[in-house]
Order: sequence, then C-alpha cells, then structure tokens
Amino acid sequence: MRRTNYCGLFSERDVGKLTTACGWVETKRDMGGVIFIDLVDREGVLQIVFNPAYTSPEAFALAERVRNQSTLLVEGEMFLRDEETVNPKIGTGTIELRVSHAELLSACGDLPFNPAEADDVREDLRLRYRYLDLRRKRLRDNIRFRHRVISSIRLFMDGEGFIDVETPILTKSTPEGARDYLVPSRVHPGSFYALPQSPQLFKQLLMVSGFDRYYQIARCFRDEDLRADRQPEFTQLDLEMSFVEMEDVLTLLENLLRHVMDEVKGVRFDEPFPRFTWAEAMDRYGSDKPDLRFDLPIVDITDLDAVSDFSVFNRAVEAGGVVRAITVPGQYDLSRSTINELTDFAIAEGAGGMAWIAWRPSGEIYSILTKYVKEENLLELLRRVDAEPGDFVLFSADKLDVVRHVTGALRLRLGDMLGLRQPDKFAFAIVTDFPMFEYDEESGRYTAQHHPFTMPFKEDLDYLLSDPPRVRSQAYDFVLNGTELGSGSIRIHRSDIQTRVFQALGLGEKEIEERFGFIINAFKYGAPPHGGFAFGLDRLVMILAGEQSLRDVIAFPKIRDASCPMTDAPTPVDDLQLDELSIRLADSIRPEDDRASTKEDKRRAELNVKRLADDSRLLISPEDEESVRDSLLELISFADALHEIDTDGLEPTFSTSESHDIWLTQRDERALTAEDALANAPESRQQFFFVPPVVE
RNA sequence: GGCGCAGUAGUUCAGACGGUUAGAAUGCCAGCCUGUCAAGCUGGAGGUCGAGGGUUCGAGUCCCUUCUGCGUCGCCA
Repeated sequence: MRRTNYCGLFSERDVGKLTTACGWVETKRDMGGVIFIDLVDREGVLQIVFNPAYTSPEAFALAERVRNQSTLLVEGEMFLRDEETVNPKIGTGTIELRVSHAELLSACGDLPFNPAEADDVREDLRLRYRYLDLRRKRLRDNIRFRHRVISSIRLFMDGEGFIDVETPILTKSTPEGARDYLVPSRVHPGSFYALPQSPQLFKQLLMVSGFDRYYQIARCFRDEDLRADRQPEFTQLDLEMSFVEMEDVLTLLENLLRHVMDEVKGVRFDEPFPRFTWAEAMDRYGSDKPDLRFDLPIVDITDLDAVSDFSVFNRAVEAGGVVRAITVPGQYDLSRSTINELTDFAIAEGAGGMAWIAWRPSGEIYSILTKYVKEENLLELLRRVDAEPGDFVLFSADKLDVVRHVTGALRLRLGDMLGLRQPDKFAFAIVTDFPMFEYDEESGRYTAQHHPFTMPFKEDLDYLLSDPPRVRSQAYDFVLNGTELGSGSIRIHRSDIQTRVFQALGLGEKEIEERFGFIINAFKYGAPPHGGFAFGLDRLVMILAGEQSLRDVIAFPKIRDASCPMTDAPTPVDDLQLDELSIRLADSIRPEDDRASTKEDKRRAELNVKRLADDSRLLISPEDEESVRDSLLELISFADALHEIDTDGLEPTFSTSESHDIWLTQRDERALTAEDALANAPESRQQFFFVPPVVE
C-alpha cells in the first residue's frame, strides 16, 4: 500500500501516472453521478474524483458513504484539470486524481468537532480531543515551526562547539524558589526525588568536569500556577560556557538569536541588540522586560520647579518619592472616558491618581495643572518631557517603586491602545546588572533575584553580608517584545564566595551543607570561571509564531489547574501502588466512601447542622449541635423506614388512631417570661427578636 | 486565594420587559442531483438552557449557592 507521495506534494509532473495516495477525508462534494473528495495529509490537499466512468462500483459506493476525517487509500491516474475547474486556493489546484480503486483504512465516527473548521471551538473540548485538534493546519504549522526553531538552534550550537549532554530528571529537591514536583522513592521509603526546575547545578558541574561548552534542550518542571505564558513543564534551551565573561555569553546569545531569526523568520538584525542596566530599564520603561516595539519613554521630572508648584506632586517628592511622565505624541484629543479609564487603570495598579496635560495643536494647555503651576514652569516641564502641541502627557507621583510599576503598566496599556504592539514586529532587548537580592516581606529575609549561584560584581563583594541590597549581580536577561525570553549569569566558581552568598540568604551552615554541600565541594577541586543562560523555548516559539498562548505551540499542554484534559492526569492511584511507596494519604483527601464506611456515617458527614440552623433562623450552640444532629438523623432514618414500607393496595387512612376523645393531659403551667421565649433567638433586643427578611 | 469574562442542539451562536411548542447556521440521517471545491435542493432527527435551590400563576431570562473553562493579580530563585 505504498503511497506515491504526500497528498500536498503531488504536482503536474505526476499527470498521466498511476498514483496511490493516502490521507484524511476533509470535505466531500457529492453531485450524485460524480463525487469529489479533498484528501489531506500534513503536506496539503489533493482533490480525488470518483466517477463510474473510471471508478469501480465498490470504490464509488465507498465514496458515497465515507464520512469526513476517515482515512482512505486511493489508486488511479493523475489528471490535469480543465482550465475552468482549476482551484487556485490549494497547492495541487491544477491536478486531480481520478480514482479507480479505493480502500477505507479507518472509518471516522461521530466527531466532537470538525478539525477542518475548528478555529473557534471551545478550547477545553479541543484539548480533550487534542489528537483531532492537532489535525488543524494552524496547530500543525505551529508544531512544525517549533521543530524548525529547535533544528536551527541545534545547528548553531553544534557549529559553536557546544556538546549536548543529558542531565537527570530524577534529582534532588532544593527548596529555593518555585515549588518542586516530588517523586517518591520505593527503595528509600519517605524520601523523594524532585523533578528539575532547571539543570542549573548539573551544568555547572559539567563545567567543573571540563566539558567547556554544554547545551541541552531540557525539560523543566515548576509546581506553580499556570498562565497563558506559563506551563508546569516547559522546555529550555540550556547552555553553559567555561572561561568566559559576561560579554562572551551575551555575544554568543545575540548571534544565536540572529541566526534563528534569519533561519525561521527571514528577519535580519544587523544592529547590536539594545542594552540597558536593570535600573535604566526600570526608570525608562518601568519594567525589567521592556517592550521595545514602541518608544513612549518614561521621563523623570522630580527636580523641576513645576513639581513644587503642585501640592500632589510636591507631597510625593517630600516623602522621598519621584514624579515621572509619559508623552503620548498626537493624542491631545483623548476622550474624557478614555482618560478616566487610564486613571482607573493607574489606580488599580497602585497609583493614587493620574494627572495629565492635553496640549492642543492651537497651543492651548488643557490640564488641572494650569491652575497650580506657573506658566513658565509648565513650559519647562513640557520641554523636559519632549512634548509638542498636539501631544498628551500623563504623570505619576509616588514612591520610586510604585511610580516605576505604574508608569510601566501605563506605558504597555498605551501601547495596546494605540496598536503599537504588533505581533509581527520583533524587538529584542538585553537587561544587565540586576540586583543580587530581593527582600521578601513574607519570610522577612533576602532571596536571590536570579539564583544563588550568580556571581556578584567584584566591587560589590564586600557588601554581601553588610549591605545586601547594594550588591549587583552579573546576571542578564534577554527580552523579546516585552516578554522575558530567558536569563543567565556568570556563576560563582569559588566555594568561599558561594558560602557567603548562602549566608546572606540566611542559610545556616548545616543547611548549606545538606542542600548544597556537593556543589560547594565541587568548587574545591579546580573550577573554571563559567557562565551561561537558559531560554524559554516555548515562549520564543510562541512569540515568533504570533500566538497568544503556550498551549498553541505545545503538542500536549496542560490546562490552568496543571491537569491534562486528554489523559485526565493527574489521577488517584491504587492503594497497592501507594503501599509500595510507603505513602498514606491525608484523611481530608481520601475518597469519601473510604472514610464514611456506612450509609449512616456518610449521611452524618453530609448533614450540615449549622447551615440548617442558619436557614431556619435558629441559634444552636456548638454543644447542642451533636444532639440536634442525632435527632435529625433519627428522624431521617424513621422517614426512610416509612418509605420502605410497602403500601401498595392499602386504603389511605387519615390517622393511625381513633381521632375522637383525645385530651391533652399534661399542661405546662409555668409562667413563660419574655427571656425564656427569646432564649433561642439568634438576635434579640429589648424583648423583641428580629424577623428574618424572608418573612418580612 | 482575590477580581473579571464565559457556559443554550454534536459544533458556532441568537434568544427586548419573565409569558404560546426555545430558534438559526453548520454537522448528522433520508431522498434528489455527472464538474464541485464552504457544492446545491427537499425532508427529518437532535435540547437536563452547566448543576442545585429560591422568587413567581409562569424562569433560558430575576436572586442565592455551586461546578467547569479562560484571562488577570498573588505566586513563578
């Protein structure tokens, strides 16, 4: 059954030849006496024609009943189409296969959706039938594009002398940073491997071993919440080089990206990638991952006289803060509602408010600032922010980090609003000189901004323990279109510095030894200075493919709760499997049947007395709860018992006893006080209790 | 965990103020049709309006609870 070629690769050269083709039925056009089928495979579409004039009766009958997405094998002669029946929309539009013989390879059942027209189908459904989803051209193209990106990376890395080395997937948990995925060990009950968050330590050890240049397309795992641009398992291009300085690594990375962009997108970058220190990026773009597809720089105006004229600005400055502005060229006529929207957005991002100036082309300045700021100071301000008549200027005044954040968010928002973030435009940026440490409010200690194996600047080494915030690290990020593609650093290769960094992070001697002893030890036997990088490959492919979600460039992605809708992973496992691993589940997550073995117990667990009491407006003390529960269960059991009595064919009765001559023999003679009567009311005051609104 | 959006035939969607038997397109089934390429024409089947409760004479529509999916913040060295 060897096919002659892929459906999409037949050409006019095949005309006149006896041909075999295989593929999926994409559409069928049944005219009664002649049937056209578009047969597709990964390379494209071919029209095959069934006509009793040249098609066997069996094949014709097959064509009549075959359904979309079934797989077929057909044989016949390839023909040139008549000029008026050419289809310019497909690559094989000038030819058609006239079928003599056909075979149904596999019939397609009722489809949950048709992949040929599924671009708008709910994503959760598509993910459950991912194998159908992947028949869509767009997704198939993305996955193939990803392959091309990886191929071009491998070609480049090989050419630069990098050696591909695999590192362990079952490794040691080092609980810094993201949460680990843990794998229990059968042989070592109670002990766990962790899946690697990155091959960081192994690649450094490969440098100690002398491999000099390592790379790997490595799978990494992080047990954190998902986003459109974040998956729990993702792929990195991981690399490491020995005897290098920062500049060597950056040059290599730039060249790698130039190579990839040229190979897979045909885009050339001749200029050096723009570089910023972390502080520059934060000040000018309000972000450590600036989107350079557009400019809209943030300008500091803290020192201007205009600032002291306006009390809102002045207060921020006197409190040690800053005032900054963004000039939006040509947007003086933003509508009031747009301005309000921007203001609300700024407030949501943490600003107190948002002052603005609309400088009309006539020269008139429309702004609340004109009331407070002297005209010459205002003009000076407009000069500083590089504004011209016709422009719109907006401001943020607050503490430095708030202003950085707010202006950064506004800048992106404005970019979106003005359509400046085009997906087919590519702008790289390199950010260097990150702070070594970040203060973590929650744990009350410093954490490594990049990771604890990053080499600080030589001139900052002395401040490691005395003034951690001052220490800058030799870390660098590559940014594409405002997305962090990856980060890297020059590593520490001396055990004494490594130990001091761990100390700065608040780790005790014993902890350091337990968690990282092996790497500190390794540095005692001659380690080369080294540095490297890790690229988020999925993200790179996503941006280059113009997609908004990583799920569109990963064959079998996970959804928001880190589960797989297709396989249903993760799933509970047999007790046997757990026993082997010496694992017992917490009571709270055991299946309910297990915990509440009898029907009675189960019901007891389900009966929410507090909720019932609330619904009935009754106050039931915690002590009474159990007895009320018992009474209720008794009632329910009694009702159940009644329910089970067979009453078929019985005369209905109105009472179980004679209904006459009944006296109430016992009377409660106590005088009822208001306090007694209201004793069980949830809320009462001055001998009244509150009537629930439902009754009102 | 917070906030926002969505959930109605297999699929994509419509459904004013709460009011007759919940519609359309497409897909599916049957019939017709020998040059279509989103084939066409005729007919038919197909619905727990995500689930539960409430208000009402009456709920797809209003209220409460809940589930699911997506986005976003927290989180992601």
